[in-house]
Amino acid sequence: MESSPRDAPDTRQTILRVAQQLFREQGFRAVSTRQIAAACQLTQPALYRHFATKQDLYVEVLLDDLQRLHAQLLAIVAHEGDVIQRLREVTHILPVTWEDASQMFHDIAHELDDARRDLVAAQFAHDVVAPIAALFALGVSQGLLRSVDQGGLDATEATFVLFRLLDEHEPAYSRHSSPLAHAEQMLDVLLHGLLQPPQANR
Amino acid sequence: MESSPRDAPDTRQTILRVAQQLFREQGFRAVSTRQIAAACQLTQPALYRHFATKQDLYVEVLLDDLQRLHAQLLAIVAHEGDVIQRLREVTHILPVTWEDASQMFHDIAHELDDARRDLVAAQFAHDVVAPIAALFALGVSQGLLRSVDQGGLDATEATFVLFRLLDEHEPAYSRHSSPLAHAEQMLDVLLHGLLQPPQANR
DNA sequence: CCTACCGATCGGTAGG
DNA sequence: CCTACCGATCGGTAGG
Repeated sequence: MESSPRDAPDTRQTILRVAQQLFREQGFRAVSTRQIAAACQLTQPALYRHFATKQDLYVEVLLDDLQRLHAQLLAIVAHEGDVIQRLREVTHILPVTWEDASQMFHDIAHELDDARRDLVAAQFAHDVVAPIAALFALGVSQGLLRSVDQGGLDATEATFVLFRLLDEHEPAYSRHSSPLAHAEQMLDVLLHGLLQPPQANR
Repeated sequence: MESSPRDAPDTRQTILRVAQQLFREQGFRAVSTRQIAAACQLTQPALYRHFATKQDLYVEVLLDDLQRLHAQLLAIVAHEGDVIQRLREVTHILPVTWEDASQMFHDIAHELDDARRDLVAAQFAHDVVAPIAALFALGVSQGLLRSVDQGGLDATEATFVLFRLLDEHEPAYSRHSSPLAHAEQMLDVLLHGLLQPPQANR
């Protein structure tokens, strides 16, 4: 029962997972390095054996999220069939990883220095924006969605609009039945709009 | 040219305006009381002659914004005529006061204690949400907008969706031509949706 | 409205 | 991986 050379290889993984949960719940600034260490049953300086700075730990947490999301999104995009149905699957996936996306965006923009922010933004564009935008572009090419000329949105712009719609902002202001029902409703609004259709025969 | 009894009645107003601008640009936490004081050419403890705590100063800043917005919104709602046109005017007004609404919502939710957050939330509901929701409700009653039964949104829900759409989140991710053009585009999406209309005869 | 200062907390380091 | 500790910054107070 001796400690093998690879006995504590996952101290780093433990820190990563614990920090992931804490940052997700409370945001970058509100979580102190001492808090992370305590939750890992470590002293605070021990963290710095595995991560050079708090920002670096946060970046690794974000990149890990992005990588997972990327894999899920690629699987959805690869499905054969209805573009609308696949967009619906996307709206089911996103809020699971980002229960408070607005907080995460805030932190990336305000708590990371330029270099790290650029790195995360580039990875975000590649891992998350690109696959979803590809779905919107496919919808346009199939004639399902309006093109820019027809009053629609650019595929990338549409992706960002979807993010904004799915963002629950702060629960203090609005109440939703279930996250999944909310996601469905937001996608419906994005697709159909609020205007009454020109004629009412259905 | 002697200092009258009412010579420095606006020290408080100066602090309020300066803090308003700084909080708007950088958020609650990033602006220190020393920074506010310096911008007012005061020492930091002097602030506490006018505001009991930093949170109280922030609350007064927010309430001042809400009061102004309320007056502008009431004027728009009182206009005779097209509901859609009035909604468009609303989208032009909101981003002027809230250049980074997501930051403000974040601060209200995470930097204020329960009592102050509830106070601001209640005032927000009364000053901003209610007038805009009234416009959406009017649109539904005029048959312009879908009712909830017809797949539309509740008026209050629609108001929050409009907020989310107007929110530019972080400029690091998307780029817009002009704020006003962006607001127009977001309202168009909210009204018409992205789906191709059933028949293409125009 | 100032000077001087407090207690707390933070990210990060030294040295072992 | 620990103990001990640093320098900085913060909101807020004492006392005049």
